[in-house]
Amino acid sequence: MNEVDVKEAASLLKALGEFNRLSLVYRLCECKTPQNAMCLCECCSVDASGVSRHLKVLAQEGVVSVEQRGRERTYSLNRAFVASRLRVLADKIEAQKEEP
Amino acid sequence: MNEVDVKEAASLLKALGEFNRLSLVYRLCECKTPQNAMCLCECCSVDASGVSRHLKVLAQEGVVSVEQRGRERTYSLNRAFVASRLRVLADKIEAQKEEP
DNA sequence: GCAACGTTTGCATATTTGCGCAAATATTTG
DNA sequence: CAAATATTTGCGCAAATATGCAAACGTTGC
Repeated sequence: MNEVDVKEAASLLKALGEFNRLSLVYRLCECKTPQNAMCLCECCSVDASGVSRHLKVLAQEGVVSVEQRGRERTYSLNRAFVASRLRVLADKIEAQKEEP
Repeated sequence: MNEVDVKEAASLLKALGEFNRLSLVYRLCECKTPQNAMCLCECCSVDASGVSRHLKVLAQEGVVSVEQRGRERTYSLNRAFVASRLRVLADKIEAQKEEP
């Protein structure tokens, strides 16, 4: 198993594996339209700056996409990307290597 | 979305989202038979005590199972469990809530 | 230009986390 | 029982992380 792959997988999981960040993800999950940070603020017990930082982490990992809209930024969940990454992981973990 | 569910999901992801722990998981993934900690030591750059601690975290999250065998403990990956949890997550994230 | 709004960033802080080492524990084997 | 082997745990430390507050920044609208 490639070390770089493990590092990448780990950093995605780490990004998702923090309570407030995962709350943000789930919150975005329920939204049809992109949301701005103020609105997302409500779902987790962190102030605006904290949300900003969390969203930055999620964006760096490709979990969310950002779009500038006037003076606000709207965030949307990259559903397909995240789901696919998790499924690839699931497949890998489920697979048993054959060694006779 | 239930707060407890989010907490549980986050703690599983956090357990997996650390490089050396994920390395251990991948290592176990390649093994047909349960492995002891000394053997698993080789796959990550941590000493025995570190591996012990990492395996404890993984066991607490149900990622691995432990079995006492004489003076050693053998660890095996709960493939189905982990894969299923990841897929449930993937499904949730992919699903879009309908709100007309 | 200026005030309002949404967001980001610098700073300080508290907490968590990963780590190695050495000692303790448990179990087998001579 | 003593030595060897495998694992866990206490301790201390360094690095990472999450957080709030206040200030800075960028954009809109008067």
